[in-house]
Amino acid sequence: VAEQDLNRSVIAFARAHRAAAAQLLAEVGLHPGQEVLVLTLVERGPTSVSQLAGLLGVEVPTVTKMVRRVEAVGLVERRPDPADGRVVLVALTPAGEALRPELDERWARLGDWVVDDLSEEERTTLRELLDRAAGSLHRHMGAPDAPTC
Amino acid sequence: VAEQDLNRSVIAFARAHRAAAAQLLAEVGLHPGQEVLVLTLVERGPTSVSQLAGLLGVEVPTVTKMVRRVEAVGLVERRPDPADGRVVLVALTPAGEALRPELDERWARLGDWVVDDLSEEERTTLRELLDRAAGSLHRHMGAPDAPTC
DNA sequence: CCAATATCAGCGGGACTGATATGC
DNA sequence: CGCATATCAGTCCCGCTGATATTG
Repeated sequence: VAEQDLNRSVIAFARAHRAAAAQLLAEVGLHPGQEVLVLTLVERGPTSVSQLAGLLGVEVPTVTKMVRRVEAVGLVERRPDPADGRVVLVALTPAGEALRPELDERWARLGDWVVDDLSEEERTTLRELLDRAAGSLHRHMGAPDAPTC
Repeated sequence: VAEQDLNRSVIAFARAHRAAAAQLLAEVGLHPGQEVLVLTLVERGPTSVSQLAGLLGVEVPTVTKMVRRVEAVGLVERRPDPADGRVVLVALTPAGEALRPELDERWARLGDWVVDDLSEEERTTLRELLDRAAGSLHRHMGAPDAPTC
């Protein structure tokens, strides 16, 4: 096609990013996908399952499963919300907190890998274009789910 | 960090792209990931498993599995390479060929969704940046740390 | 014998839908 | 009561590593 198959570039890039994340995170015992959960908890503190689903952009049962796995590794824990017996708050354990510096370092390294070849200006542009493209994708799907983090 | 967490943008974008692909491809009975296989076969004709692995950027066993699933739907078939008894050629079936127009249309639509908000120039830039970022990611994998073994 | 090509087996995820319990 | 919150169960899928065959 005229655009030289942008989709392929997207897919290749996404796969490379995930593979790189997997490699970096394996050193701290996490699998790709789980780090976002931990980082979200770092930023926001104890958070309910349904809120996490919104923040991560996945369905509630997906979060339940993900939490169970990370819980099995001992990085997060569940606790009932004192204010509402229905909700379960997911929170970092001390071990999860302790992992934070390691995790931050690797997260930053991953970001560096992405932009390694790019100028300052290009880095800004990349981020902007990614966000706008994600936005337009969301618009075209049925999901009007874009909480302002 | 100064970059306002580029990684999250990448992940959100990748997830949105994949979800959009899933939605579009569901209408033709394919799951995301499989369309690339079919499209590759459209472009290159019968291709060996290991070549496909290289083209798709995944490992050989992954291709084997993927082919088996798409084969079960009747879109591709395996046949032995007359020139080399070790290799298995994967080829489109007539049903796979017949799917082509539908698939092309949806593939193009997905691309349109991505760049919907972008100017001509930005579209080119996006593709270029994605490819360069993927390249630098690939470079950084493979030799991350000084091997302690 | 050695190397390349596939496949199989098994693991750890992602993500969804469709039931339930339980609390508001 | 109806509604929200979570979990469970089951079903696809991706992608990897580590064993085998089988062939060149």
